[in-house]
Amino acid sequence: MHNNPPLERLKKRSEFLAVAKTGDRWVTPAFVIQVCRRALEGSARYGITASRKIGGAVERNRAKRRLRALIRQILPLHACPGTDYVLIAREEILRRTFACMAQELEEGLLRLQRRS
RNA sequence: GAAGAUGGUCGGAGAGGUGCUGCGCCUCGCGCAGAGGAAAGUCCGGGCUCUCCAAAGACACGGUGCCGGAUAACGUCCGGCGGGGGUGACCUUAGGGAAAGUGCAACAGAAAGCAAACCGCCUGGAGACAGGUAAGGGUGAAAGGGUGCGGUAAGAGCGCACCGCGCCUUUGGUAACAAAGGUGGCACGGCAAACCCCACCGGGAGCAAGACCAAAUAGGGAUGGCACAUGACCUGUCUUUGGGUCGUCAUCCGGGUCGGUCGCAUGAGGCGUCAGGUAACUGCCGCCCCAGAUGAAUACCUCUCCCCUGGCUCUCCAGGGACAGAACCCGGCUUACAGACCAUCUUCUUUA
RNA sequence: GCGGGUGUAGCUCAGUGGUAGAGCAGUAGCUUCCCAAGCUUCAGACGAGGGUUCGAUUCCCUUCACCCGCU
Repeated sequence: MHNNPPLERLKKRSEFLAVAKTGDRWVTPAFVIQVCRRALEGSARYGITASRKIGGAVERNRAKRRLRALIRQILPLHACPGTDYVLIAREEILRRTFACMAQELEEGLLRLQRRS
């Protein structure tokens, strides 16, 4: 297991675009993971996207909250230092069970790590 | 018991674990608080801030429009009046002005606004036609009062009764208006969510308003030192000659970007008793402090109960929990909404 | 958060209160050996709800969707 790097957040649109353009991705029914190695050292960063495709303000906020809960549980165990993670919500995120999504996130992170 | 009408309340409840945001401290770990009735749409009205402008008024433009009241204000609310609907409880209503002016009314119809006369009716006449008339027919959304009796050549408010309408007076009412009496003898048709007239209201923008702090880089200004050699530009009429600017270094100043702080939650605040008022609402007193994020917190998981749907419907199992998420703050309006509850009232039926 | 605008046929647009129109596209027919072009014919629409009016695409209110601007 890694030593846990400190977690920061992505905030600017340009940072999201950089991850989407240069990064690797993994798709599950509930969300999409995008990963981009920024540097060898330093803190890991994460960002969350929930577009209007999900629904209104209530549904989008709920999707973001569920993604944040997942990240708090899973990401510190598998994050690499100097790496940016972006999670994009899909419509299934409002119906899928939490345990199921946690397993999918873990599997996706491991596969992306192995790929790079 | 059934069918309704109106007003109001709620908008799943509880426990445990792990987290997020703010506040408070015995200051690094605890405690407390943490979405709504619409937080929504942004359709109105305010507070607050900047800006324009002597004040005020006029014009333009926009809005409102029965009467009285409530309110900080409103296009909101309350009470009443008039019109329309319903057996009723009750609902609904942009409801000022058409003898200030302009305009519109397709098609049909003789005629759509100065009234006139197509088929008719009556009189005269052999007839053509002339005169009288508007009862009847037909068109239209709308045709110059309606019904009845009298009257007449036929008819006609021509006369009368009732109704409608206009005007006048009286009474009631703060008023809108209503009632009664008299009078006129039917004129003054409709549309102002057509232009318009009248009365009243409104300067504009909006917390991403606005204020403050302020890094790196670039550039600006001031002062002083150095260089004042060549050159360029500006200026004084040409030349001579003179003045200023363009360089570099140091210090200081102001503007300002990223970023940060304030604005920012004690307020036309909420709850309760009492009093005034039909009510909207207001007043006295007491108690309470009740979200404050900024790529934007208010969550995730588990269990019990409640409700709904489906399944061998006793147990039990599975799925689900309306509309919807604060962003400066209030008062309204409008729109969305599973379901539950309370109060008052109406009509019908049954029983006593 | 705030301000502004637009919804008419499958597409692009006209239409200031009484008939909903034009071009392209579509259907059917004629023409041609066949296709294209041409000619003739037909069908198809006022974003939704309410109000004013005799009558609404048009006037008024509410609502929905889309677009643009400030930041």
